Amino acid sequence: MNEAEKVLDFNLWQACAGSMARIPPVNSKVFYFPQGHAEHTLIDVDYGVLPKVPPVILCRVSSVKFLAHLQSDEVYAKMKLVPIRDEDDGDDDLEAWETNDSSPRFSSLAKILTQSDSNNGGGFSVPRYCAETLFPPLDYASDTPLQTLAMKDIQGKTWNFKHIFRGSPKRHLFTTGWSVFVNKKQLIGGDSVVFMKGENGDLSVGIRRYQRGGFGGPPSLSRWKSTAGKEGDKSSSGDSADSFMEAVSLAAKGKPFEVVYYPRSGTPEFCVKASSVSDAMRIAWHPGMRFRMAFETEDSSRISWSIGTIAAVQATDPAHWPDSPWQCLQVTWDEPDQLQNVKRVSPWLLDLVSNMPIIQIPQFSPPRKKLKLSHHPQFPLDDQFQMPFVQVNNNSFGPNGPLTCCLYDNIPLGIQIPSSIQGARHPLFELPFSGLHLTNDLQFRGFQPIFQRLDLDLRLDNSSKELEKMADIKKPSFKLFGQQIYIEPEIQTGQENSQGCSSDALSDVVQTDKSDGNPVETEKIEVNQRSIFSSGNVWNLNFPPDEHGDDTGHCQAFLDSDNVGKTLDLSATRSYEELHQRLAAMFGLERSEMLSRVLYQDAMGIMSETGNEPYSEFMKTAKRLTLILASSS
Amino acid sequence: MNEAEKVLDFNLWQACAGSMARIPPVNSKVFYFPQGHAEHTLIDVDYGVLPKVPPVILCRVSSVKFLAHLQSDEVYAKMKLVPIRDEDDGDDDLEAWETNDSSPRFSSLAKILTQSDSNNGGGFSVPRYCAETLFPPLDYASDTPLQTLAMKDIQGKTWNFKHIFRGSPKRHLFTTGWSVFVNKKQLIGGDSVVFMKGENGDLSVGIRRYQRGGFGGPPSLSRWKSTAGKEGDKSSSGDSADSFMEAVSLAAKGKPFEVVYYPRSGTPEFCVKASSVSDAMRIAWHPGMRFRMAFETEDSSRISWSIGTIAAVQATDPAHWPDSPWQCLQVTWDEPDQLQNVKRVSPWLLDLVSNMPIIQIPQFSPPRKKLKLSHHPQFPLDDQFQMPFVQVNNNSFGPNGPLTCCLYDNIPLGIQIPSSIQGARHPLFELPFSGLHLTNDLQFRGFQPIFQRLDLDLRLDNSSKELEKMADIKKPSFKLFGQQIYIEPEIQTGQENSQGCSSDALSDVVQTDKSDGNPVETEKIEVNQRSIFSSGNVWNLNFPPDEHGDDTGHCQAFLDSDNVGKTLDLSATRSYEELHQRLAAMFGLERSEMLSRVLYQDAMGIMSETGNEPYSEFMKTAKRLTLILASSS
DNA sequence: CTGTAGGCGTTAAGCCGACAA
DNA sequence: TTGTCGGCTTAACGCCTACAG
Repeated sequence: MNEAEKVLDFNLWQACAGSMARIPPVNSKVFYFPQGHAEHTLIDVDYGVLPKVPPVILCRVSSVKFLAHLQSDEVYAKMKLVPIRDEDDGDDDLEAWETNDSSPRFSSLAKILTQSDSNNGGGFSVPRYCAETLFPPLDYASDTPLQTLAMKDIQGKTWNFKHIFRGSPKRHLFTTGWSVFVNKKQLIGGDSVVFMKGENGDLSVGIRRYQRGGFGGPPSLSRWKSTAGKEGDKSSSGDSADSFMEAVSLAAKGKPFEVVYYPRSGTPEFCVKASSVSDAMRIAWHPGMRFRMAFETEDSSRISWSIGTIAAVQATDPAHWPDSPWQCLQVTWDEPDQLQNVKRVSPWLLDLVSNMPIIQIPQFSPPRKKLKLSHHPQFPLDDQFQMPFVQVNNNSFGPNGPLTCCLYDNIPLGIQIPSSIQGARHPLFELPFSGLHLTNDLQFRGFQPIFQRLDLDLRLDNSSKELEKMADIKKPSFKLFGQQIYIEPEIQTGQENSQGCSSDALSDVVQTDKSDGNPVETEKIEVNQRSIFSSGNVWNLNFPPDEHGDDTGHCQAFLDSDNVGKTLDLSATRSYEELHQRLAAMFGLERSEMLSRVLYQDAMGIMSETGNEPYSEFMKTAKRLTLILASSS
Repeated sequence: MNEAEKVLDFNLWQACAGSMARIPPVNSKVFYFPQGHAEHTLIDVDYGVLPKVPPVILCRVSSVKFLAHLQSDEVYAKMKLVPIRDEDDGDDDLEAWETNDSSPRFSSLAKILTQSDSNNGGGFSVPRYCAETLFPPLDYASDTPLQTLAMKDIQGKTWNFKHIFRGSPKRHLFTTGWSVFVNKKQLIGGDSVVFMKGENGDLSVGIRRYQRGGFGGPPSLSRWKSTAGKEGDKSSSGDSADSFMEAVSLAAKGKPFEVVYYPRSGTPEFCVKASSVSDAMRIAWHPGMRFRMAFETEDSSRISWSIGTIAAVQATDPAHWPDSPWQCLQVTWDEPDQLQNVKRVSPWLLDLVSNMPIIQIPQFSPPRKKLKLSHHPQFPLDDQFQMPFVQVNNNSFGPNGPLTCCLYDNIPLGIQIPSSIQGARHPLFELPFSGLHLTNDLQFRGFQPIFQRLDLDLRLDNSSKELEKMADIKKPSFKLFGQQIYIEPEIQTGQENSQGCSSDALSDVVQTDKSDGNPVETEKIEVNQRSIFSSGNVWNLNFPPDEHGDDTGHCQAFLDSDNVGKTLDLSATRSYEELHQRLAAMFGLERSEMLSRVLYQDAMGIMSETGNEPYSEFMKTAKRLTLILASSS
């Protein structure tokens, strides 16, 4: 795999990789996570020989190759990364990300192979839509419409399939040629084929191997390494271990290194767009937060979103990677069927759901006296944390209300959560996946202490086991601490939600703190916190007046019927024109659609229409944008 | 291939590797040749990044694993080598070599697959001998004798073959089970199967892939790496390149390193028993020398010997590996059909043939004034070399005489070859492949200047191209420099030849120096040397009286009807008993056979019988031993 | 003794519509 | 609309003998 690295047709590569795959463009900045790299390679890291290396390393991508495994056709990307210092930035080539994101998807269709497709008979049932949209038209006048389709696989090899339309009822079938393809590619039921029509009409065929472990499982490559031989699995992991060690060793020295990523491995990307990580780490992640996360549907045909709740924030492997944000969020999912075995995620994969209350973490302040934490003396914090205020929408137990409830969480903590929720230095909610300009005040060294603080807040949380048990309990209700809790998984998304955000009746607030019922175990100064957060439109109420903050201009942008916002730095834009341009890129819209209407709210929640005042004024005032699409206006 | 390195049944491994494969035993000393390693890996070495490394590195073998390629079953050995200094010797474990050499070969038989065996019909014609000696006896009373044979391949997988004896004429056949084996192993006509019966009677089956390039060609592994993919060749060579670079880099630093050797690759071993190399490098290799070399017959069934003549002595790749003895000998073969494309060999692969004259190279003497050699100023030699004396057996042109002629060679040289042929410090003929005690005075640093001197003598020889052309010319005669030369390829070997070695009529000596006929081109002080060496028994005549040398006790031992000698250090042996033991080991004989008769000659050629004088006296006197076998005495 | 050709029976590959989810 | 089933056709596989080198 060294020299013969012929860069492949990117479109087919992307079609095989799936729409979730986001390979960073050349010259972009990414954070490299050695821990994620190790997980991806499925090796047991020998920490005895692993050089000391930080858990995240800011890098610039110096080259990307889109490749496919010679034996299995499995797609992967090989990236060269150059560690850089914060100062050594130079603007991230955001355009590249944007175009990468919104690159014209060539028409491609995938089908999961059935037993009949892959086992015997040598035939393949072509989905009608596939035959009619991708393949050249058949002569339906004929008794048995017939054609031979030639398509190239990702290695460039051509395969011929006899395509016939017959039977009663009539259907599209591949006959001759199909079984040789299945045999040569060693396809089994559950694997997918991807047909793609290129710009010039040429057809391609790609394959996606069935992922046994599901999301989070091992790459199906293991199916491959062991062909004909017996115990080849380890051989590949040996090589991977070597390349991993090499990468980390070089990264530790600040030298350029190379990584390989199989987008269909099921393990999350370990080279993540730097701004996504930065943005995500500006958020004070906290148990109880509600979020949504994108994932690929089982048939890989589209992206779906799953709603979940943060159960705990804790470094995955504190022994080896203390303070690593990598998959630091333990989560539970509203729908336990999906993502069942995804217990932990990384913050930058999540979108916070807007209709929920705010939990504010107080501003970092210099230590006054040392906190007695025997095993974590490196965190000299003794702020007096108090219980956060807690809100519950009073109709959260109703069957179809617009609210979602979730619960929390006793935090055995030598700390009280403060009631002062004002004066947070950073915006409280910064949403990832935005194509934002990097704010240089929040690079790695910047957010590290923030994260450490969060870590301190939450790593002592012992309730996560309870929460995991909880996740196994079926809807619609379960008991926790003897109290029956109902979960309503549906979230109402709709125009009334976003459009009426300033005028809807405010959610009622119900104090459900249970500390009055259960005596607090004061010996450990333990705070038994259990909260039910409502999803009412409390956003406006608690919007922090941060005109005096150093990040004036940061703003949440919401798209019409969506309740997920993206963060926007208005000070990085100098005119309404530029703003429209950026918003169009962020939401993948035509710029002309921007012209329709952009509403905004100020810190008090008062809504205005854009364009009525100078941009400079608007920039300071606007705290929340809502894009009303032309079609819905 | 990293962890799952299950060490395999050595006997089957050896059976697959063939009898030529000589893997050094653990703890033995070898010379490692990076150049040979590179050739073996079939890569183009990037000399830009290759660290500076000597062409030969003395190492101790710290581990050996006998392995088989998981996909192809191709056998290979993985060796860990530790570079050592000359001083750091400690005796080579010669016993290990001996036992390795003379390890009891388990009964194994190979057959090259015919088209019928491998293509259609799914049957296999079992050679009768194979069926009768290896397989359990059939019930020949039955109408159709039948049995099912289970045998394990080198990976340990069991294969069943229905063995039937039928047809008219009756023959042994494999029917059921054979075609699945052929298909799974992807055998084609020309490949071989090896059947082996172990000590306990268990059967094994191994395979040897057909070697397209023949001797010196690429390993058939390439057939394997490219399955399912398209251009996998390079991928494997990429890996090889990496492992080669890693090995050389470590070796250059004197650190332990690892090499992989495929004995059936067709490329010569690049980890060679140290004493073989040392012994070979004590010989003043010179054009015109006659030798024999062992090679495997085309069907790999046995070892054959091919006779050849040294055409030139010249480093293979002076630019990158100056002074490397690796394949420094350009050779021509008496029988052009065999080993056609073997143009170069390494000295340690050759056995000098005894019945030929001696060309002596003068002793190295300190430089008196610098030689003007613009491109090789590092060789400060200006000895006045004179033309060597040249002998020709006068009946060398006859059709059936016991002599072989060969020719030489104009040496464009600013040097004359000296006539003084006495006083060479080292024995003139030391033959490799002997199981001798290592003489520590001739380690790498020792023989390096010797080789440089040879290199100087001969690297300026421009006639090699002529000689290569010559090799293409068919027998029985050809022209060179306008003179018709006849070649008689047959060498008579037989009892009369060896037994009568001391009493045969001495060969006539004919001076064929042509310098009198052709004016020497004095501007370049070019010596136009053409010599025809006879193969008469001149050995005795020219035997060097080296009692005054520092290597008293070195002796040539000849086996009865063989005209190839092995070198023996009599001083390493303390009694006739020990001598017999060593001789038995050297020639692979029973010790009882030694008792029959061992004759010896002293420096004057006078022959005596052993045992008539004290061993200490014999040790000093004997210069040539002849073993008369019991059967022929 | 053994390689190849060709006969012939058996197996399984591969194409088909019927049927039903 | 499309997955699976069973029937049917046909090509490949595989066992065999005859013959010849």
